[in-house]
Parts: sequence; structure tokens; C-alpha cells
Amino acid sequence: MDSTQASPRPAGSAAPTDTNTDSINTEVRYHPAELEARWQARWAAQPDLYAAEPATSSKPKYYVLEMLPYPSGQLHMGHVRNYAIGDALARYMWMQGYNVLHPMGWDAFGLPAENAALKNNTPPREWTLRNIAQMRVQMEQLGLSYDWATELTTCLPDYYRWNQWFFLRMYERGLAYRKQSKVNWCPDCRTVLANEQVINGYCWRHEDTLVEQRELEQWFLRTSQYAQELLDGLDKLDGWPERVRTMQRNWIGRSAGATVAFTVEGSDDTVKVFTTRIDTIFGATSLQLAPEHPLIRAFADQDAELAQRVAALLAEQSSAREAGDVGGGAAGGFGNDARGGFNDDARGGFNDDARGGFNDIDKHGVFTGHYAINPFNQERVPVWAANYVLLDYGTGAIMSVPAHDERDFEFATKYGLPIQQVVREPNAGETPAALPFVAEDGLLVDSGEWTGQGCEQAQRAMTLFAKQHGFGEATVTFRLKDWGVSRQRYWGTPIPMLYCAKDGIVPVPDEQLPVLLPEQVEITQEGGSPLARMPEFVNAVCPRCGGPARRETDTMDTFVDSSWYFYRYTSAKDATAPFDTAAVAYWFPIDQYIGGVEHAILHLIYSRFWTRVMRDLGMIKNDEPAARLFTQGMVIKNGAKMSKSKGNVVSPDEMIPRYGVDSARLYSLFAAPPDRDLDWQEDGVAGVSRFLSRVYRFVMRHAERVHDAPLADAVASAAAVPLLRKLHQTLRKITQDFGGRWHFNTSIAAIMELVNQLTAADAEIAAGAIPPATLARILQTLVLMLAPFAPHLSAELWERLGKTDSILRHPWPKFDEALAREDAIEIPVQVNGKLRSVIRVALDASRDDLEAAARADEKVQAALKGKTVVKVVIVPGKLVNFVVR
RNA sequence: GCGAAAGUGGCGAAAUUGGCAGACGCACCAGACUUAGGAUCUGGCGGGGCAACCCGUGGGGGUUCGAGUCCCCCCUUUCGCACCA
Repeated sequence: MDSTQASPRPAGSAAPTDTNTDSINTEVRYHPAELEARWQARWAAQPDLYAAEPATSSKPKYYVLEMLPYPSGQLHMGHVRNYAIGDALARYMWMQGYNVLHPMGWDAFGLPAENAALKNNTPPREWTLRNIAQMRVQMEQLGLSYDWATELTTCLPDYYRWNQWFFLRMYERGLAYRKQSKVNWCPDCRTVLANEQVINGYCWRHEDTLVEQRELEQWFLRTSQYAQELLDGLDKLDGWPERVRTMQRNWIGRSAGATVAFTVEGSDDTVKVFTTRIDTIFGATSLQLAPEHPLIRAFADQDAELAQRVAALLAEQSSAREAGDVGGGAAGGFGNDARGGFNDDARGGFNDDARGGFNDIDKHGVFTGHYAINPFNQERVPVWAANYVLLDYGTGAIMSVPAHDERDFEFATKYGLPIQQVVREPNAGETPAALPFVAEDGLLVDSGEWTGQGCEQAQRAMTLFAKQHGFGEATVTFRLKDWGVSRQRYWGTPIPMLYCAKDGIVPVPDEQLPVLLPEQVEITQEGGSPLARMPEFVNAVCPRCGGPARRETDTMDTFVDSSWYFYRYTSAKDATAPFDTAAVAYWFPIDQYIGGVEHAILHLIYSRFWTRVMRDLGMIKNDEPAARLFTQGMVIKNGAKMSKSKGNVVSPDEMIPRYGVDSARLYSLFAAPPDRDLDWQEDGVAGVSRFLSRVYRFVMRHAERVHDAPLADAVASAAAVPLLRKLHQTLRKITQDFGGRWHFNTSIAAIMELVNQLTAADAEIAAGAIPPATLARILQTLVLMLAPFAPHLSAELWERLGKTDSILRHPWPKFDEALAREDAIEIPVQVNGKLRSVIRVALDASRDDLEAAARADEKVQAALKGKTVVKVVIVPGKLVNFVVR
């Protein structure tokens, strides 16, 4: 920023004046670029301008946060919209007297930096830090009210060392563990992915890349331990969108039922099945096991032909998955989604109909030749391997009840397995329901001692019976699995673990943290983490025995970084702890969190988990990170999501020189309600810019008149009455919008209406029809109302009005209900529900007054002529309706 | 397939509880001021009709004095879930 701009020019010489002599054109004109640069320089000279007061402040606190971005290097209008919403709220809350925390940071680890390193031969750290510097300049140009003193960058050791610290704490408590298991492998990322990062079988970053399953040893965090609590907590999160809560409920996927052990005939082995319908167990006509089930393996080991058929089943399964890929290929590149927050990592556009087909693949199965015994009725049932049974859900085995389950019915029909009905419709005499009959309101038949019971009663009784006889128990199953956090990538937090030949897995001691990520590293296309090829990183000393140890070379999922970052903003420079617990106790939970809905499952479930872990470590008191969540809509252009591949990305760098920051921001709030998608139209930005220009010229025309005037609402002239009324109506609406619906588009429309009315009275005002004290009130209130939305223009005009205090902390004005009240209102008069006239009556006109006034109206009389009035509907303050024949 | 949200002028959108449909803005049209206008100002702007008036909120029914708003059926779009036993 040019230092010569650091002080304001004296009033009157601010903007270049036009050379012509026209009376309107000689007026000062709105030059946003010059005005905004000047104010930004002034603000930059006050580094603590947006600093929150410490946690000891007596003011009520307000923590407003926008999701931190991935530093791609370029802001787009999705970011601008996200930040404009948060910034308006922060500024409003400051003016309302709150102690506001409004920080910003960088989600700076991640794959794009490695890709860029390969492409440009630039080290990931350098590329990332350069992008951050560029984007910070862009943010400063947007005039956003961030306290940069609390800025955090997740790829720097003073941040990621705490990822490692938390990892060790979780390891100590058994919440971080290592296991060999089947994991999701993205061949394009060349790393493992968490379940949350696989969407319909595809990689979340590579929407055309089918995720493979690999058997690997990996680090996991025990999210499943908190599954029930994460689910229960959703009921209390009434400040979160229902949509997000539903998505999380689906993801957690709680299912209550029972496990029942079937004995394998001719052996001591049992097969445990999970069922939510133990009441239908008398109708079980086979067991279906996942093809990968250990028992199937055991059978196959002794039966070459079976082994071959199971292998064929598995092969078919994977080829069916790939068939689902056909036709999905046109979806188009990375979803550089236009919403703000973590963006460039997030992809959109998953729901092409062409994909997802493999979810509904044909059912295939193989009979193993073995049988199992139903413990309830001692019947033999055949044991099958079936492709529709999932290994990693429940026990990987089911009892198949074709009469009462659609999938089992389909399978049994195909393979000719018996179908045994054990539940009938509750009302006798009805024609029997078609099978499969899946409702749970029926009565049991042919079910031994439970025959005649209702389904729910039987479920309880049969579960208890199984428990008492030692072959079953009530079981709750969750879809939510543990979070696989190992990544075979370089640009992430090193997992602070060592492998010693003698002592096994050994955690890095706290005092050796951070385990620094080496900066000089060769990024290649080869598989595996480049860290594994660096002896100076890998070779370490075992802290237990002093012998040689090998360092873990996997890094952490970048979602670890964003799982707790908002806590550190409260004490971002703390070198001794992840955060100051007293500061967190004051600031948490976040009062308002704002970001895109694409993290409804990912970031927002991980951070809810992390919060609970920290609570159980005794570090914090809150159960949830954020009391309120707002998911803003995307910015689209020409009917499509902004994306590089479509070439319709709009950068603030092109908008700002043309229209100014205030215009770009105001447009992003004006063009649509913030929760809806916004169609970017440059003409619309121009329109908003014209509006700000009208405000500027109007205030500047009359500013001199109000210098030194005391403020007064007192109505001293007839001309002032309608203007003051409109002023207070507008103020009331905006105040209510901030506290309620957040429909800033209509807030801004209301200010436009006010300005239209004021400029229409321009000549009167110029002629002195409004006393200076009243005019001062009007102009100041107008400027204050614009302050959350157009901070640069407001600051300028505030000063031009002769105010010397900072508008940033000036108290938000209070509306006056009496002044806002209309003294007369227009009431529609209908005849048979059709509008016939509008009458003007006193606000408190009685029913009789209304009817008399309506009947006196000429148009109403014409409409009633020759008709019989059957009824008159009168709603005082609303309408009059004559019902006639 | 299941669930949710949405569908209003040429465009973005308003209409907080059933009560004047289309606020506000864009685009467009006409005019003023101009040597000039991507500036500014004034007026117009859902459709039909000279008019009185009629029609109009995805389509069809219904409730009501009165429906964009409530109920039923259907269509379309978006989002979520989708062998979870």
C-alpha cells in the first residue's frame, strides 16, 4: 500500500472534479477506488483496529467465524460472499456493543501444493506461503474486519505441533490406534482416504476416480466411540440447519437390533448375524455372508470349487463397480466450488444420474454346501455367500428372511430358496398382504411361543430369550466408522510415532515435539510418501531403549488441521499449549459459524468429535464447537457453478477496480438471500454501484448543513415527517433482519427505498425544509445503517458529516416505534374477493369506520350497484370484502 | 426407489401469521440535460384489451368471503440417502 495515501485529503479536495460546468456534474463524484484505498491505508495503520478485547472484558462476547480457506492463491466471488456475510455480522455486533472475535487463517496443508510442486518445481511450502501472501492482500483489499494478529497457518510448526500433541493424547487414551484393515485408496491422490472422503465410491477430490480397496496398516482415530453422543448432540443443535443435521444423522446411521449366533452344522463354529428384525427369525430360510467373511474363507480353503466360485463372485462385484463408472465421465474436472471455505479441495457435482449405478447391482450368491442351525427352532438353514452383504456393517452376515425383506425376497426368488411367512397383517379377515410384507405393525404366526405377539413386543421378548440362552444379545450398530487419518503424502503433519525393533510402537515424547516436516524434499510421481526415502527423517532413536527406531512416514489427513483450529484463534501465539483454556472458556462455543454446506459431513463431524475429545481431556467445557451454523449458497454464473474448467470464475481483482469493494460486497448480499445460490451478473454490480454513488452525492450535498448541528428526532417541519417515518421504518427492518432472518437482500432494498425517498425530497432539503438537527439525524442514521455492508463509503461519509469518532464502534442507532408508525393506511376493498378500490383511513379505524368509508367509495359503489350484499368481511388494518349476490 | 427443499415478469428477486402479487435492482422503452455519454435526472415497464374490464405465482382439483401462502394428486429442478440387514 502506498504510504502517501495514509492520510485523508482535506474535505473538498477529495476527488478529481469534472471539468464541465453543468450544475450536477460539478458535484463531487463517487470514486470508490481512491476512497477505498485511502481508508484501507488508514485502517492498516491501526493494527489493533479489529482486535477483540481480552477474555476479562465485561462486554458480552460474540465469536463470528467464516470457514478458513485453502490457499489456492486466488479468491473468487464465493469467498467474497462468504466473507461479506461474516463481516457484516461482525461489524453489526461491534456496533451493538459486543466484544467481537473475528479471525481468519489458512488451511494450508494438502495435495494441491504437492501437485503444484511437481508442475512448477516449487517446494510446497514456498508455493503455499506465496499463495497465502497473495490472498491476504486480496482480503485486505476487501476491507474485511479480521484481526490479523490471530492469523494462523496450519502448515507451520507452531500450529501442527499441536496436531501431534493431540495425537499423542489420543494415543494415550486408546483413541488413536493402528490396525491392518481394508482401506480406501485413491490412485490419483496416491494415498488412503477416510470413509467420509469417499463419495458413492469415488474420491472426493477426483470425481471420476474410483476408489480402490487396499489392505494396509493405518492409523485410526476412534470416532466410533462418540457415535451415540454425536448423534444425540444433533437434537440440541437447533441453531444448525436441519439439512446438515439430517445428513449427519444419516452418516452416523444408528441402528438398534440384535446379534444372534447360529451354530455351523457339524462344527463348534458359530456365525453371528445382526438383525433389526429378530421377530422374523422363524422365517429365516438361509444365512447370507459377505463373500469376504472369514467363515467363507475357511470353507473355501477346504473346497477348491467353492473357492473358485467365491472368487468369481468377488470379481463380479468389482467389475460391477467399475461398470458404474461408465457414462459418468463427463462430469467435468475439479469442482472449484464457488462458496468459500476450504474450497479448492472440495469438489461438487456428484449427482450425475449416470453414476452410482453400482449401488443397485444384481444380487448374486454361492451356496457353500454347509448348513447352520437356527437357535430358536433348531431348523437347518443353508449358508450362502452373497454379494449384497457388506463385510464392514454389522457382523458381515445376515439371516435371510425372504417373506419380510425386499432384498432377501429378491434373492430367494432368484435362487429358489424357500419363503416362509411369519408375520401377518394385524386385521383378521383382510386379504393377505403381498410378500414381502415388511411392516412392523403385524402379528407373528408360525413362530413358536411368540405366535400371536405384535412385532415390537416379540422383538423385546425374543432378544431377552436369546440373551438368557446365551446365543444372542441386543446390539446397536453404527455406520460411522473410525476415522482413518494416515496419508501416504508429504505435505501434511508428520504422525509422531516411532517403530522400534525392541519396543514396538513408541510415541514421540512431548519434549521432542514438533516432529518437523523436512522442507528440502524431492516430490516425485513415485508411489509412497517421499518421507520414506529420506534416511535423515526416517532414522531415529527409540526413546525407551535408546536403540535405532524407524519414524512413521505417513502424515495426517488435513481434516485434522481444521478439526480444532478455531480454538487456537483465541490465543494464536501460545507457545506452551494448543490454546489458553481460560480464553476458550470465555469465547466458546462459536456464536456464528459460516461456510458452505459441502462440509456438512466432513469437517463438521470431525470437529464435533475433536471437541468432545478435548472436553474429555479436561481442556474445554463445551460439548459442541458452534452454537449456530449458517450455510450460504453458492455463487453461480450463467447457470453454472463457477469453475476454472467452465471459465466462468469471477475474481475480485476484476471487480474492485471497476466498481469498488463496497459495490462488490453489497451486490453479493443484495442479489439473493444469503442461504440461496446467487447468480452473478455484472450489470447488477453496476446497479449497486450506482446506488452507492447516489448515497455519496446525496450525503455530500447536504453534509455541510449539518456540521455542528445537535441531533434531534423532534419533528420541526411538515416536510420532515414522512422522511423520519421512513427512516425509522428502515432502521426497524434492518435491526430485525440482523436479529432474525438474515435476508440482507431485503435489508439493502429497504435502504434503497429510503434513499429514493430522500433524493425525491432533495430540492426541499436544499431549500431548508428540514431543520439541521433533524437532517443530521437522518444523514447519520443512513450512514450508520450502511456501515455493516459498505464500510469504506460509510467511514468516509461519517467523517464528512463532521463526526470525529470511529464509525466502527459507534453504537447502532435505536429505532423509534412512534416515529415509524403510519398515521393513515391504505386498505384494499374487495367485492367477492376481487380488488375494486383502495381507501385511505386512519391507522386505528374501527370496523364501522372501515365499512362506511368503503361504501362511500365511488368505485365500490359502482361495483355494488344492483347487487345484494350478503356479508361484509372486515379485518381492521387489513381489508374490507363485500360478499354479494 | 426413499426423504427434503424449491418452481413467481425478459433477468436476479419481494410478499414474517391466508388479506392490494411482482417491493428493490437489472435489462429494456420514452423523455430531459448534453458536442458527446457505459454519466446524471424524470417517467414507463406481467399478459390481453381503445376502454370498462378480463387473465395471471409449474399443471389439475379442493378448503375459504379471500390462496403464491393451507390440503390432495401430478410434472419439473436441486439437494441428501440409497443393498446398512
